Amino acid sequence: MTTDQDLSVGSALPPVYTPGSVESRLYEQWVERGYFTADVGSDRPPYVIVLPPPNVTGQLHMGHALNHTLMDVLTRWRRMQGYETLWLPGMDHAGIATQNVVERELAKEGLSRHDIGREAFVERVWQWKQEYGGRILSQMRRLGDGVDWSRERFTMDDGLSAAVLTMFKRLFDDGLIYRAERIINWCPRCLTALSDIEVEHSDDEGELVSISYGPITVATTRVETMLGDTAVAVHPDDERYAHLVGADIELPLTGRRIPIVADEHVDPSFGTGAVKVTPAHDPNDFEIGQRHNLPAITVMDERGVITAPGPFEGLDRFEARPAVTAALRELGLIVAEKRPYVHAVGHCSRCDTVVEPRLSLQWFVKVESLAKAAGDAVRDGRVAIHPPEMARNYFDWVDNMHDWCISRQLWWGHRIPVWYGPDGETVVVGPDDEAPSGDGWRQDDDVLDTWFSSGLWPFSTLGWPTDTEDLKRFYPTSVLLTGYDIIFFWVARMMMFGLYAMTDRGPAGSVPFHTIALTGLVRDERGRKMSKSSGNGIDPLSWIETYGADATRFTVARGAAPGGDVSLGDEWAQASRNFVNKLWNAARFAMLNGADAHAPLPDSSALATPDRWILSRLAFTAREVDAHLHDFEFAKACDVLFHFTWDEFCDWYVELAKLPLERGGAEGAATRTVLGHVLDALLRLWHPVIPFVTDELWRTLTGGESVVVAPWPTGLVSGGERLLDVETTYPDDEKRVAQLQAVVTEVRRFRAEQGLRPGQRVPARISGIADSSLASFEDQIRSLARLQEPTADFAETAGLVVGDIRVALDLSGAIDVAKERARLQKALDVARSEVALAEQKLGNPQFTGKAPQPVIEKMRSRLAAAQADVVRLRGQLDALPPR
RNA sequence: GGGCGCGUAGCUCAGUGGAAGAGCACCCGGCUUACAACCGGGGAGUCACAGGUUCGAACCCUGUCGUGCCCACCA
Repeated sequence: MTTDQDLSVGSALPPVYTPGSVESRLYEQWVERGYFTADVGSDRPPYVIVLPPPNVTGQLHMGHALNHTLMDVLTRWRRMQGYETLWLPGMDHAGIATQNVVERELAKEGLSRHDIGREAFVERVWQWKQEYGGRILSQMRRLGDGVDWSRERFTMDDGLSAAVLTMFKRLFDDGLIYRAERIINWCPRCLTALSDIEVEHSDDEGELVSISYGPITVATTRVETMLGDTAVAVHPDDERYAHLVGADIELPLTGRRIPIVADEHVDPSFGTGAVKVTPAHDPNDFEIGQRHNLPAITVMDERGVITAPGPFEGLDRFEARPAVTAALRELGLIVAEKRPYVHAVGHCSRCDTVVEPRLSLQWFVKVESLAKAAGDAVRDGRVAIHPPEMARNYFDWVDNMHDWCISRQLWWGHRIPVWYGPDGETVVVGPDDEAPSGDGWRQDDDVLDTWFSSGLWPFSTLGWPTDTEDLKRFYPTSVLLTGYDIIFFWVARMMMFGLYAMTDRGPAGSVPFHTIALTGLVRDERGRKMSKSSGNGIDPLSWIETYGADATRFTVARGAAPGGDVSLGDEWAQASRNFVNKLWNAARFAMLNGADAHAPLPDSSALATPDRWILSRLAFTAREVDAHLHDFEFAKACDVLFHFTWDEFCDWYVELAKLPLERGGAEGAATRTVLGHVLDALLRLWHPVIPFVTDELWRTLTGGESVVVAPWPTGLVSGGERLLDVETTYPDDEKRVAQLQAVVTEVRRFRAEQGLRPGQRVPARISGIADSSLASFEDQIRSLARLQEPTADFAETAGLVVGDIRVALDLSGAIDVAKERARLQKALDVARSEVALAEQKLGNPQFTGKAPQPVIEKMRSRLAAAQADVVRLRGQLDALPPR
């Protein structure tokens, strides 16, 4: 009954898989059927991942493709295992980035944001978001992201804005938010404060200039700041200058007199050992100024233009630098010629402008207690970091964190909820409070750092501060998966905020996630960091177009070791595409031959050796895949599946199946059933990585609803049939098949070397198959090695021996004796040196005395095998016709 | 300046104490009715270098060289 019906199932599949015709149809179906919508009322254990919200301005790049694929693998895997799975998507409003985009648009119309005013500008940004924002969301659909679209959030939507206000007020009331005049990192182009991590340091070439301040000489790379000097500092123990401490000297070009002070901060061994002190323009100097009660004189405005009265007023900082130097030189005060000096210079991470330290009034989060809690949660194991080595980076940062400057002089973002009254009152307005009104009241102009709202993401997206059902059920989240480059920006902030906001959940329940899984960066085929600026970026969308979403996903997942960087090139994607097609065709073969996934699997005693072998290998593979996914070893999970699929299932099992399928009967029926069951399980195992092709095939094979909601073959947590017997393996059958493989390979090798056409059937006599359970073993060898039954006039011209099995071949004509002799001789040499090595080892009392027993056993059998090889090869050589 | 990591086949990387591996690329032969996006066969490496520990080292230790990344308020 293999039957037209069965044939029609397989013949519905074309010989080449075309992703384009499958992907969008399936994705829409998955969403419509609600597979990705989490049920807050189910009694399954929860498995939750919040998507690191991409910027609203963003487009899907390879880094997203990598992380999204891995998150999708995890959530699909867990869903199949029986977890109530929630993967929550959303976007970040991305303060500076988005504001810049809209400002550029305005600029095309010849306008600046100041021309249209704050309200109109913010309105513009919302419009922009409406029209162009979130392109990445449709791109995520293309990739196959199984996110819960019904729970999509945006950091600026009403709920999340209320969360921001609540958090701000709570921190403020607890004294953890304060406003102060401090030196902060200032971008003179973006015209806003930046937090420490928004500053990127690079080694830039500058000039170190030594200036004589009368009795004492100082050195600086930022000459123009001397206009704001209010002291010179030396080390208290520096004898060279002890007599000068307390003295007043004249500051050149200004006519001001400034003191010489002693301060521990100064390194006497650097330069002249004397430091000019500019409290308004340098963080160290600011602190020295605090300690010595020095005035802070601001000499530059927010654009980096000199404001100090005098000849330099109005000059840009970089024009002022040579100008001031020239003026000093004219006075003969440049004592040492300026010399090139490479030093670290801070740049704005957004626009690369050189950051200017600037004294200004800003809002800060007092991080000490928050950071300590964030560190402790990892230290005491409530939150695990994968890979563990990365934890060190995390500790280094949270343990040495400075207070976090959270105010930004932007318009796009959460406006700081603080109102100032006419008499200097300060009122913080929570989400449910009335804002003060009346004359003289006005709200703070600044907005909050984007990372303030993203720090709330794991709970604000679930409804916090309202204690919603979602929040109760899905917090803490299970895994946070993101690139290691974002630990400080985001991960540490979520830790601090989560632990603080959710304290009432107790120590274990307050963490934002149980596990942090860090991924690497995406690199090109030569290991260089993939980026727009180096022009080596690969657009994942173009891969999806060319090779399909599955191939794209497999390519990135296959490269993903925990925390390891991923190298990608087109050849990788091509290979993946080829693999997907291979799987497609293996399934097509099975279906064309009536593979049956429904019939009960026959009792193992009724199965043939190849059947038991493939079931054994499948069970092993499934266990490995499970274990690797547990460890976030995506590359290894892909690898074992890949090898099982191609090397074992396709190259051997499918080939071995052809014979019984052809013969039909009970033998054929059993094979069809095993084929169906193995393929079924294989498609399920592959589904998390390559969801589209597996669903298409699985539905055709089983007639089931969708593999998305099919049970995982192993490790189920609740419900569903256990598909795979992972406990039972068949070691004897594994040995037998290994033997068969060795024989077949040896015959093929011989044939290739002798230049026989692959199609040519060679008469062969096979002997030495001892095992009676392998009734068809001989036929299988003949089938796979393209041999035929011995003819009546069979005359052996070559004999191959593998283990106990001997294959005599009649090439009905001379074989290339010289070639064969050379080959045998070479093999004999190898075997002899093998024997020598093993004998030497075993003859060494040190070895036999100290090496563990299994190693010695292994060496013994190695020796025995090599000795047997020598005997056999000598026999074969002797049997060759004389020259 | 501090910290972390890496150097294994032409390329990208597994392997972390007991016979050097995979994918891609390469060479030879094939349209063997699932798949030429395929099949069969093959070559390929002083495991960066130098010492040390060990019966035994790609693996552990020390040093050197090369290379990548992160952190950093020495003017």
